[in-house]
Amino acid sequence: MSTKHRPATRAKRAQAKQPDAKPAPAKPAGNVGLRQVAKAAGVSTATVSRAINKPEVVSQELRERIASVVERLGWVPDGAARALATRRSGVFGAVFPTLTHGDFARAAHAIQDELLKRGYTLLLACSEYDPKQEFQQARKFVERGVDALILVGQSHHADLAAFLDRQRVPTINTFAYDPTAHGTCVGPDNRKALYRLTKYLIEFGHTDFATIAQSTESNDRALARLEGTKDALAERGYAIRPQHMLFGRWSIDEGRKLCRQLMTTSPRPTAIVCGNPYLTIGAVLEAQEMGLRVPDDVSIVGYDDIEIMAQIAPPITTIRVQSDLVGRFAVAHLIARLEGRDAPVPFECDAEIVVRKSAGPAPRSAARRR
Amino acid sequence: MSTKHRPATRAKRAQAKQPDAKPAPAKPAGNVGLRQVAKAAGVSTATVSRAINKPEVVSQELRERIASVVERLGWVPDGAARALATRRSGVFGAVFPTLTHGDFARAAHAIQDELLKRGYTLLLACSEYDPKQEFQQARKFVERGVDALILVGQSHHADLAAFLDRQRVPTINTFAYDPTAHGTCVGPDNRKALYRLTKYLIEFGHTDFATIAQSTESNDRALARLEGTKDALAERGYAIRPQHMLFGRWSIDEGRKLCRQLMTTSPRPTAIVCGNPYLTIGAVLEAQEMGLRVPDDVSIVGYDDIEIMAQIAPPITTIRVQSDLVGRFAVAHLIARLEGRDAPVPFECDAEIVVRKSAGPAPRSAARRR
DNA sequence: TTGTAAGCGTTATCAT
DNA sequence: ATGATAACGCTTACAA
Repeated sequence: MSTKHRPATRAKRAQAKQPDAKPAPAKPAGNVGLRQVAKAAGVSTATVSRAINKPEVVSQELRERIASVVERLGWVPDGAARALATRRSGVFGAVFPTLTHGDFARAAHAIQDELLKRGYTLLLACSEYDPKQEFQQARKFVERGVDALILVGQSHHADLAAFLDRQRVPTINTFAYDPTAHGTCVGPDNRKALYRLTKYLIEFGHTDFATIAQSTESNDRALARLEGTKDALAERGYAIRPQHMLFGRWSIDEGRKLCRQLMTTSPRPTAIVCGNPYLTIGAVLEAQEMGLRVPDDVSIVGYDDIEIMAQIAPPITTIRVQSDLVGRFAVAHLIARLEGRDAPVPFECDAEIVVRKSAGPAPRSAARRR
Repeated sequence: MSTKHRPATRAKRAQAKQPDAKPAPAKPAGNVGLRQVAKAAGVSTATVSRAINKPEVVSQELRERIASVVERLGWVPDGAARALATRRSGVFGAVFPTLTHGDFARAAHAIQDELLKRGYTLLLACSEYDPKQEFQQARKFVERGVDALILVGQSHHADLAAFLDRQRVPTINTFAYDPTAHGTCVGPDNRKALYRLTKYLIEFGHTDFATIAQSTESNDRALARLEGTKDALAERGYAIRPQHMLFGRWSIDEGRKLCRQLMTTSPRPTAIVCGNPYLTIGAVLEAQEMGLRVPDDVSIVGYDDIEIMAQIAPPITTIRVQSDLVGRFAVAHLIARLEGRDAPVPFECDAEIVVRKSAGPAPRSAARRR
């Protein structure tokens, strides 16, 4: 018994294969591993490991010998084993609502880029704006051993925060800045952004406002924006008529339909605030197709600045968020946290009004309210 | 000696902590693991493992008991350990040129979705159209232990194929179908697609062609497309004048500039074939700004169908590739391979000409050639 | 159906 | 600076 259980497990395996004979059984392959490299280089596994991870602590001679063996054998370190031993995977997870919206795609790209620079890798998933999916994917990422997690928005599945907390996974919320939760989120202050944009319109003398917002269901950013608009209006004693408060998803076509719907009510709004670039473009195109001049007859503004916004006629006044910066900040912050450094990162990202030609003074005839 | 090395390493650890005393030292935390669950449930670790992975092989009673303990303890299995033991990570890697182009974003989204359904997760990276970066990222993914890899295009870094082969990582090339390499790639036949589109224009009587292609450097898809156009023309004895063969990246603005450049040459082309939707839109907008009518004065066609293509005036004739299908096929194929099944998957994806209004008969005055 | 314990390929802790 | 070897947390023969 005691003999059976005796020493090195490896020795056993080695002796199982008779010296260079036998059909080499079992498993996938006698793949090269750290051990093979060590043997071939005539050093211990520990030294090989060091040569890889802390070259400066290994003598030049061995370092070179090992490097050449690694090269010759084509050894690729095994991430799973390494993760198991270090309790670090070098992988970040990001759960986005979708990838097909320009801002998220840009942010994902930026995050990936930033991670790469620092030797990390990105696991990516899409929640389809569904908190339950978001939770599941975050969970799955934690199982995969992500070192940190990037989410979108402030409001998540009820159990998510507790779960992440319990599992000690550093997390940051993006695309939404809430001063109340400083340090946990990075992005624009959506409410403030639309508050300011709306004021900009108010100063043009508009009083009849409409919104083609993004659906606010499970989308706290959209909600915050809508509230920014309402707040600015309320400050002046204005409000949006119920029939002028419409919601859409993410398509030009929907923007068109909702705009038409809006412009066939009476009284008509003189200013339309849209929730995303596609709704905005749709609204502009449809208004034009209805024979209305933008901005003479109706002002239309959007959210998010994609190239086409500047290129169509008239170029569209909108809000620009540097979503790639949002991503880069998120990464910088998380990595700093992982490394125990303090995160010297701006958390609130600018949401700048890009003034172009789609918004202007309210039409005379509409100034009846005052 | 023999005593020292004797039995279970775990026993040692267990006895190291005196029975429920001492300040519990070291490491991150006495986190819950399989072992804790097993102990709490009064079963062996093997049984817990089975209860998770092959529930049907565990008695109902234990299964339930274990489930409740897992729940209570909030145990999350450790992916690294599992990967190490099974030699499967449950992770796929995808290296795309970029995420900010609609087609790749759609494909990435679809891939992620498809993987999720089957319990896999996606590692994503962007190569910036640089084969060297692509190679590095693929390499990194292999180190991370991906079970399979999704690449874009057929031509990669010289060493990549050999590397992947050596490491036995199932791989598929996407967005390019080459009948020669059937089974290793999935996507549209770019050459054929543009061959057909060009013929469509030829039938309108055009003889003076121009291209605003995507840069073909490290982009075999763009190259194939350009060649499709050339082939169709050559068949009729036509050719593109050097000054009518322009290259751009991915922006409306660049499309505009190149279009203007094209339309100030003499003779002017009567048909412009563009390499991506943004170049196309730019070309159309600029032509219009120059006072040209599309398609009366000049026909303009594009590649890839994004919503705006159908929404501007005139709606643009283009080629539609269902990039989400490309992604789904890729996943289906790889998973089938992993499971040892044969992949019942169509490899060539349709590249359909979406006929709209931006292409029409060649203007009279231009029919001089015949 | 369940338990025992070897093994997955690294890293990290000690010695030396 | 280098080497032995325990440990990382799970799966999987093999045994019972």
